[in-house]
Amino acid sequence: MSVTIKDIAKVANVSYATVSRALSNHPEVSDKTKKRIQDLAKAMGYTPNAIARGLVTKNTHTIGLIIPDITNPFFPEVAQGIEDCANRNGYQVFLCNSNWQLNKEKEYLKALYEKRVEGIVIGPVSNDVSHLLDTVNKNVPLVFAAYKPQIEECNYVATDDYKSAVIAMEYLIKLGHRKIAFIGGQHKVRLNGYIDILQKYNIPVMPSYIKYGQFKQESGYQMAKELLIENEIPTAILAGNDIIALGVIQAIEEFGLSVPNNISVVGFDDISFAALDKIQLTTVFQPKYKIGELCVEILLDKIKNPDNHKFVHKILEPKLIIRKTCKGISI
Amino acid sequence: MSVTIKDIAKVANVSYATVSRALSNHPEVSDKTKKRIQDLAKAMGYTPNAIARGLVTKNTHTIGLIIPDITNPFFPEVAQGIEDCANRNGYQVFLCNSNWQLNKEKEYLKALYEKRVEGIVIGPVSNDVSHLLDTVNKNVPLVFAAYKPQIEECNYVATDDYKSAVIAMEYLIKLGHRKIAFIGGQHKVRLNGYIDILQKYNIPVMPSYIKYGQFKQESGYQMAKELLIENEIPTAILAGNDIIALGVIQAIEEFGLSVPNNISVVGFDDISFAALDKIQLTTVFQPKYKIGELCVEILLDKIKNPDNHKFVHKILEPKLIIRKTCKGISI
DNA sequence: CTGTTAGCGCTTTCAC
DNA sequence: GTGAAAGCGCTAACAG
Repeated sequence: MSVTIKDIAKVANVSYATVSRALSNHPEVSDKTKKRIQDLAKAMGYTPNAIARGLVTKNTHTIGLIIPDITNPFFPEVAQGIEDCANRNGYQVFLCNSNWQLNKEKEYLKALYEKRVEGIVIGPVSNDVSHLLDTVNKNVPLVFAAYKPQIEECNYVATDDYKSAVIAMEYLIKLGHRKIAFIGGQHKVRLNGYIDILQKYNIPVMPSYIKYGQFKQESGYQMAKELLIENEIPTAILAGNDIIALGVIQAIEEFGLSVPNNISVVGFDDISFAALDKIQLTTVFQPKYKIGELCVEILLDKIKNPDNHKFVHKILEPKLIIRKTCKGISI
Repeated sequence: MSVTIKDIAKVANVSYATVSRALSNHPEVSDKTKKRIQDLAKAMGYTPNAIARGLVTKNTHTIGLIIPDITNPFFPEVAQGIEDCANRNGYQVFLCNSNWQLNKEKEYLKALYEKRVEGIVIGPVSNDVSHLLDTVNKNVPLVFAAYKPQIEECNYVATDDYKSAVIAMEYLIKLGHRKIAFIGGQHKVRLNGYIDILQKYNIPVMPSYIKYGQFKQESGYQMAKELLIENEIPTAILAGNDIIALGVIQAIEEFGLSVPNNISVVGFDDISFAALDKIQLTTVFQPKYKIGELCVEILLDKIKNPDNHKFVHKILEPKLIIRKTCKGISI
């Protein structure tokens, strides 16, 4: 089918080992033949077969990335950091989208193993990460991105989610809010911050003010709608992330109320759209691109030093970005 | 390193050919040994090596996808359609982000060839697609996504961009606009629609009302700013896509004008954020997910019938989505 | 400097 | 029903 090293060897009248060496620019081959072979290869339209090469060298120069939602701008930004850093180091990334489905996550993980990627970075779908951890047995390093698992026997790079929630809550409290609801997604770390701050200020934690769905705009919209119908209207809503917040705002306005006049809203992540003039979402920033870069750095280090089994934990600082979806209220 | 078929053979005391057959569920192997081998494989933590398999079978069950901007929600939606359709058919997709850089596009293309993907779908960076076309020689089918190249000797799935522009322009004209500016990105098909409609209605085409930059929010913002400073204020702006439109709106409001009261704006694509209450961007819809699906269908067909060299062209219908960034004006 | 050869892990005839 | 052996395209000793 496609032209191989042997085809070139035949035409050039040399052994195919020589061709191999010439093409990979080995020092121990005369410049003359080197040039001749390389020109010939180009002329014949030769494309090296990474499959065959990978089989013998055992390195594919590929890392796998599994993210749960490609349509949430948060993850593309992380992915961008991952890709850039990987590329800089001669690696390619295999980007997979688990779409918040556990079975897809598992399938992709398996496929990545089978393709012999040299490392994996993953934004997990759920807190059930057991299937991700026996990666250790497979000898391919794995690092969690923007997520801190309950178990410490793994690598992760995450923003301090608890602290993020605390910052956001302290801000709302400082603004005078007491009736604060929480609308979250799959992961629940931020909820702890919410609860703790409520308790710190002796505000009763009302289960009916806590809703859990998905990290989706539509989900935020639905939950906010339910929340508004079923309860006394809160003065503030802490949303699990920015796209949930966007859905929440949508629901609030459809309900005939306004943000921030009737209800303040704060999100998490600081996706690019949050900064839009029309949106001006107050949110807690996560260093998305940086998270991606760090994940790859850790991975590359682990690939280079396979015997170093020390786990790497990186916790990055969140930052409150005050825009226009929150308002102070008089008590 | 990792356990191979031979390791299993040794333990099971059979030839490794038998193991291979048992694992791939061949009919010509006794159910008893089949079960025994399969259990053993699982127990030993065997993961098939897709690299080795690919080398002999010549199929990697992988297709490559190169998109120019992962942070523009348009492309993730296309990617989603591609991924879903590929997955349904037992294919995995290798997603690459060229970041609007031609050299990155070339590099990725090369890497995909080397990895022996069975097909490629690409949203090209520029109108220079020559390097993409000799894919024919490489025997790996390629289809353009959401882009119609000048050359017809290729496969593509695209929305009728010219028509999209015409629809948008007719709408603006109908609203009474005559002073309409255009702010575009890398590709220029939509510009033709803009110009043609202007001429149809005997409106002079003013070069200073036409700006070209990138398909980026920031670019839309900058160009709109320049446009507003340098010219008589237009009553409407046709933006090259939705994220440009978002940047344009930003600039208009910073300039002290309002959308749609002073200036109407229409975009293209209908990204999810365009529908947000706060945004309500009038735009021309493209069937993003559908485009992705169709690309894969074409690809799979070409993979299955490698001798069919007929080129497939699919042009999908755009649709005007009227929201709130346009206003009728009295002439 | 170049050629010969083994072998990566697997599938697939061809025998038995 | 199972084994032996060839070979996918390439790299990497080992010779010469």
